Amino acid sequence: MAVAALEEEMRIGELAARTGVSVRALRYYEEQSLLGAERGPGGQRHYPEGAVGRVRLIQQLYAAGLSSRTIVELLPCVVDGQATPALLKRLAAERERVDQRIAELAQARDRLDSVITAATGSMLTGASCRRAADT
Amino acid sequence: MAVAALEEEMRIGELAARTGVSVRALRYYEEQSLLGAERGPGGQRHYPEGAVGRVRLIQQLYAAGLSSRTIVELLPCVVDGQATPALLKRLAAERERVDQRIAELAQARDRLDSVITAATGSMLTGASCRRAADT
DNA sequence: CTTGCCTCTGACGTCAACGTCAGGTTCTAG
DNA sequence: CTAGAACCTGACGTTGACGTCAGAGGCAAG
Repeated sequence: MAVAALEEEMRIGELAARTGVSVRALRYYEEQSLLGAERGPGGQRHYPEGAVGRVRLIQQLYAAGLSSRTIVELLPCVVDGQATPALLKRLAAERERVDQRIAELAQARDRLDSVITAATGSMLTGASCRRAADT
Repeated sequence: MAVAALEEEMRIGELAARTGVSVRALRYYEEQSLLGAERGPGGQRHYPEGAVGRVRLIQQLYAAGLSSRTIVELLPCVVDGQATPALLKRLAAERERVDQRIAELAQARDRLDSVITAATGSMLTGASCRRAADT
């Protein structure tokens, strides 16, 4: 087994282990041009240390609900700071989308809360309470 | 054309129009047992006024990231207030999930913000700024 | 009665982000 | 040198919430 902690490069399995995403996902990222990789003489992928952060970033953007197509458009901007006004608009738009989504979720959560409260109450009283809140 | 505003019932097209979801989606909801419908003599679906709120509720739960299978399990509880302890646990768990998702999104949004800030700065200075923040 | 819109039931298509399997190659420990 | 782990490239499968199309029937207006 090779020493990994001090190495500069790693193969796909280690990157997967260190990021928590599957090997398949990493290859998919490459296919989508989200993540580059150098190839050894045997055709195997080699990643630098920085790939770990890159993958985490990708994951975060996915978590933000961005599609891979969107991410691939915005990544150069994010990584290199090379932002055109158009890209900045896009970024701001995505940010807005995320904010709206958060608001949506918060509303849904509140709805769940009221449902839980109502249901808990009905259980305690043994009553069959009808609708509690609308919209 | 029939007067609709004062009618008690409506057909699928009107329900779709009033809720903003597609006719196909409404039929899908019925298929998933999320939304009942009475049938006229010609086999057409007729919905009461309350269906509007019901559909909105379903939409909110979808927006909360719940699957239709989950929703169909929880809907009796939500609508009728008939909650078993098991259902309450399920509701609470879903609420937790939503909260976690919100936190995730907030983090992603902050990340986007920092990216935007950095990119804007680099544009203003004309510099090629490298990575600004990690994780 | 007919025209035209609305509705019906299947049933296949879609899209994203991978999972999974097959068949072959490369690397590494012993 | 050799076994076995890790890796490679296709390529098909999966899942959820619908979209879309085809062919047939229902409903109100003129």
